[in-house]
Amino acid sequence: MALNAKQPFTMPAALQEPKFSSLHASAEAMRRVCLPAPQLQGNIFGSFDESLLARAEALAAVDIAPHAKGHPHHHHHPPFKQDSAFSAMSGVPCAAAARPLPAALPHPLPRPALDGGDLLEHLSSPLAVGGLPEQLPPPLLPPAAPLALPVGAPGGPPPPAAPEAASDPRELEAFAERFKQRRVRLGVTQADVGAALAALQLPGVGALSQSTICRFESLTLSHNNMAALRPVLQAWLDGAEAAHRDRAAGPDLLPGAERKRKRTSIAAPEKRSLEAFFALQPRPSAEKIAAIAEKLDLKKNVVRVWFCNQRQKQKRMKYSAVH
DNA sequence: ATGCATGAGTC
DNA sequence: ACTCATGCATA
Repeated sequence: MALNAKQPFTMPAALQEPKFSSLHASAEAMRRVCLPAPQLQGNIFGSFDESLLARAEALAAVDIAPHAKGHPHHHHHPPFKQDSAFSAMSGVPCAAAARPLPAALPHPLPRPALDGGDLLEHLSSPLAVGGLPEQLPPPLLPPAAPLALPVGAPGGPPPPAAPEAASDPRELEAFAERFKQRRVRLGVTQADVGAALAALQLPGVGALSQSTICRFESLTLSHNNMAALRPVLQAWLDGAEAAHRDRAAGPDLLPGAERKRKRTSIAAPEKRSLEAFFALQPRPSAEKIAAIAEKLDLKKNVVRVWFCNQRQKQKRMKYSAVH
């Protein structure tokens, strides 16, 4: 039990500026306010639920018609090493919407980037009235943009001077790339970085997983998450490069081996259906989730979590159009 | 690199 | 019961 004293990573004091914390709070509040109307659907067409399910299933069905014989088997994967040398692999298939700057003002929501684009194209029936839940008008940036962007200094990548620049998506992207590059140069893996973070003993900062480091480098984290992690990773990088110059250090790394959690895998056909449902209704009620779960023969909780993760995916950083 | 999951904080 | 930050397990 003393193997890893993992703390839930509370942001360091320096990062807990009201700016961020209040954003978290208000972001949700605002989202709620902006939401059209939770369940104003099921009344017009009576048994809307079934229509929805049927519709989504139909959509999912046409998708597979061509050749797939209901064989949820996948295979053919390129060999993959977790080593830093292989981190160059960059897929990121899912488009996502970037969050507008949190610092300036509580922006409304990101435009959901459609994952199942094709599916939506078929949706012009009146049944789609429930759609566009998170849709909202692009309010753009605040009229007053006193942002002095000193970052354009000729000579090279300027370190973040103003806090405004710290949360600039472009800055974050640039940093992420530099970070990865330098990390690789140091011959350190993503997992190593995560573990090394604990050794820095920054207040409130424990170790991070390979997953998180990977996601940081590939910008597949929320904007806020990226902004919060940046200073921490910067700190590690500084230390690591310093230690590299006068190589004298050699601490860290204590692996622990304990297995348990099992990861349920949702088969391709079911996944297609879920995606179809999601396109129609990203936020199904508990009842609908139950119905979907039954139709697909999945555990209700699995379906619920799937929808949560799907929504979270949409909110990840990664380029969108606001640049 | 990414899919499914957990847990804290909210509402 | 949701969002958000994270992580284990696995393709």
